[in-house]
Amino acid sequence: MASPAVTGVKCGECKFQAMKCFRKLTPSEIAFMRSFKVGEAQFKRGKDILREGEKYPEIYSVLSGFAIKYKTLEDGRRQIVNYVFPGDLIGLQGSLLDKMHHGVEALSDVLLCKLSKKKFWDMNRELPELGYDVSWLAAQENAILAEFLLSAGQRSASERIAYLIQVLFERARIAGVLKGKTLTMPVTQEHFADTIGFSLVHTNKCIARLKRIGVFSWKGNELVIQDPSKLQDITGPITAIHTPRPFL
Amino acid sequence: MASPAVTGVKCGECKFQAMKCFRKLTPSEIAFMRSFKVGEAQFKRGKDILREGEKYPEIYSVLSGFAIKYKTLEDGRRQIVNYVFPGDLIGLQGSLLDKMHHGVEALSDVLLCKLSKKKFWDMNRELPELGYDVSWLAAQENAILAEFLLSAGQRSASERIAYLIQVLFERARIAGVLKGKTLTMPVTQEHFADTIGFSLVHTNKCIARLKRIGVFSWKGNELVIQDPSKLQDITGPITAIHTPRPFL
DNA sequence: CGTTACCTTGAATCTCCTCAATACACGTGG
DNA sequence: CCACGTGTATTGAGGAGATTCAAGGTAACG
Repeated sequence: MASPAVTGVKCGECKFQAMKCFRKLTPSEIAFMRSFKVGEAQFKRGKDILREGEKYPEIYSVLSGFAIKYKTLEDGRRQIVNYVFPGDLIGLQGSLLDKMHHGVEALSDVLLCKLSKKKFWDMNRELPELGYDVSWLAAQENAILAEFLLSAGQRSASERIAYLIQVLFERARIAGVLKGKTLTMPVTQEHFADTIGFSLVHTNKCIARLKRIGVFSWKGNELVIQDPSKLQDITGPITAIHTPRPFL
Repeated sequence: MASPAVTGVKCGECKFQAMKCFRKLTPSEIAFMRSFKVGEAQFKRGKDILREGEKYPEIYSVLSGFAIKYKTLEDGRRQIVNYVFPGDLIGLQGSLLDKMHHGVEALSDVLLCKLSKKKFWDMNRELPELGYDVSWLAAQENAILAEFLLSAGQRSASERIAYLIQVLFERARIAGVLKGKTLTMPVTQEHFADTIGFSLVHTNKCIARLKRIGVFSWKGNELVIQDPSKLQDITGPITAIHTPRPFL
């Protein structure tokens, strides 16, 4: 499933460092990041990158591709708890707590940067700023999870769909994977259903209605927001996504 | 609303340090904590301790009392995103991100320990272990939020109630506020409704059914689990709550 | 050209919501 | 002491919204 280094790019040269959505690192931080990286890995679409309940010897940074974080009940019901975009860190929870409490599944083919868990422990001591960044990332994820929970608990099906569309576009924009007004992302309506907490059939009917009234279009893997103001009328603004963010 | 110091207890002598659910602090960490504390504050039941969208000059640790973290939509719909027990830290998000993304409301009268936000910034540098603890706390909250989200997205009303009961008891047990099998906590059925994401009326009917079949009892502020195994049959085990936890 | 994955639609059923009315405990002021 | 308001719990009825089951359609792929 995993394979050896693929890009071999060193951390100071990593394309993410050039992107304005990340905070700039100091030379010593870049040096640390370079020793932090222990290799690369890739996963095919549909494969589990991390499994619920397991421990891993590394933390991973997503170089390219999309993934979902999910939790399941014994009987198979699945809840998607977040989406993973290029530049995101995964597996942090497994380093801080006892194990992973959610799984991570590749939505597309995914290329990962492997980061040493051992080095991770030294980080707070050697570079407190990076240690702070870890807390920042966790707090950011917190804000999104709470907003997802607000959505799941209080909004109707159409509102949840409108909200999800907004989040995906905003995250994609920040990650630099939004081409003009088009988001190309291999999500299915089943993913939507598992995110908003409704059945596939009902999700389909609500999506159809939103498409019909011209809020957004969705053909194949291509999503386009047709009427941003109509979308905001349904959902209200989203506020949980922040930038600039730490590099990691 | 807030008032001057009430207990005046110094941090090395704080009762929480003696509790087994917290990790032990080193002498230098206790010294830091002592300089970290800048006073106390108390809030009456029903008052907002922290307001959604605002910034605060301090972080707070709960010495006694209960509270809820919540988010609201423009039209007033409210989602409780977590419960706050004695020993918990609140306002961390406001220090790490731009502002508070949820409100915190006192469920009972609450006594707080005020911690300097300025000192907080130095923490990673001076005592990396405490910096790590902050990340741990954020990761722990993440795990709970994700489990709440799983519940809200996938479980039926009765399952969500059973889950919530389990979480409240487990949190109370760890916080040391569970007296025998009885949890004394000023929650209403409306709080339950706002947590699980169903209407008050429907929540009431499902609670009534669970009480009738002998799963738990609820009179006034006193909750008792009558049949733990029946409860687990409905929900499955919960896994997101960890101990020992960092002191903070 | 058949298989697979995903999207779409209709019908019957059930869960959950809203509205509305009642009941009870509590504290407050007359 | 009682009358009253307030906050919380309870119950019934009718309707909206969501679920399940089932069938069919389309596009991509070997």
